[in-house]
Amino acid sequence: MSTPAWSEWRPLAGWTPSAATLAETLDGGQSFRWNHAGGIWTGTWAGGLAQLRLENGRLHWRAPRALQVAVAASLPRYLGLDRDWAALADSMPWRSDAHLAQAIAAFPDLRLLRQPFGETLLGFLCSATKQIVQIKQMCALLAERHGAPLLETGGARTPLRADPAAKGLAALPSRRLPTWPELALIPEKDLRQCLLGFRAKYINRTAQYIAARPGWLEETEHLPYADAKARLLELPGVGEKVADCILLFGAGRLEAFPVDTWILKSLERRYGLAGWKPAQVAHFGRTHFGPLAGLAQQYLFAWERRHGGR
DNA sequence: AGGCAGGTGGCCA
DNA sequence: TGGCCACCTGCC
Repeated sequence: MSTPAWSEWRPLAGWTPSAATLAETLDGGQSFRWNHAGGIWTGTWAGGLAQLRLENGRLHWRAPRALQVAVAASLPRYLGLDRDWAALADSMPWRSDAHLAQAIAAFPDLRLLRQPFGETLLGFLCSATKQIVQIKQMCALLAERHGAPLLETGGARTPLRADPAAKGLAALPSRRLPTWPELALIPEKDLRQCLLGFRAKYINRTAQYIAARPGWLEETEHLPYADAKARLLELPGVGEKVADCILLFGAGRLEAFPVDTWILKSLERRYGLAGWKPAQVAHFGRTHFGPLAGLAQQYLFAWERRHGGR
């Protein structure tokens, strides 16, 4: 077992989350590629690998030396440091909405990640009727078995390889998530081996769909919200909820308002929407919370998760 | 030990 | 358009 040579810890300006807000942002269901151990968060996206930690209330980061330059360039955008979140949060209708105000107060400076589009699609294709822990396992297995190495391999410096029999969460990630061209070459039965169950078929067919349409994924990412969503809905395994998650967490579209069981419960309880169907709740959310409905959703989601069952 | 889990697609009236 | 149900299987 070898550990990458890490760069020095460096302060990360522009975001000073509480421990709870940091955890909720990295491991609250937006991304499935972050893990926490000993006060350090380790995460990976595209070809990047980084660690984050809070020290005296300040956020610090480091990366394997071989990836330091690339991570320094991509981390700010990934964490949304290029947006004014204080102004965005202030623009939400919290002044007239005590529930929203309470959720914002509980997770001050919560962020929406700006993840790679294709990886977000993959992660949420895995998410149907699964809990976060299990989705993380699926992603870890997909990466370790089918993804390209994050670091140079060879000789004694071969990166830590997850034990195929292990859970796949404890070890440091050594490989990135497979890309869609790579996924198109993986037989469905091999995908099923990654704990995907019936989701393997969705991923396989989506990969075939994308492979048959060069440029389709890249174009979709940059289309206006409504057009991008309509295109995502063409993919097998992508419905209303998953499409909105992809656009919210993987394309920065803050108007996307995914309605899942948590939001259903939250709005039912807090806004008296008992008996409302998902499509009705989605309409309520978009009209009530406005163009930042997705951000409001994330605060309410975090709040509901913390207080689930009450 | 068995039911449940960040949904979606297909089929029926 | 609306309601039901199968789909996989590891975890709490």
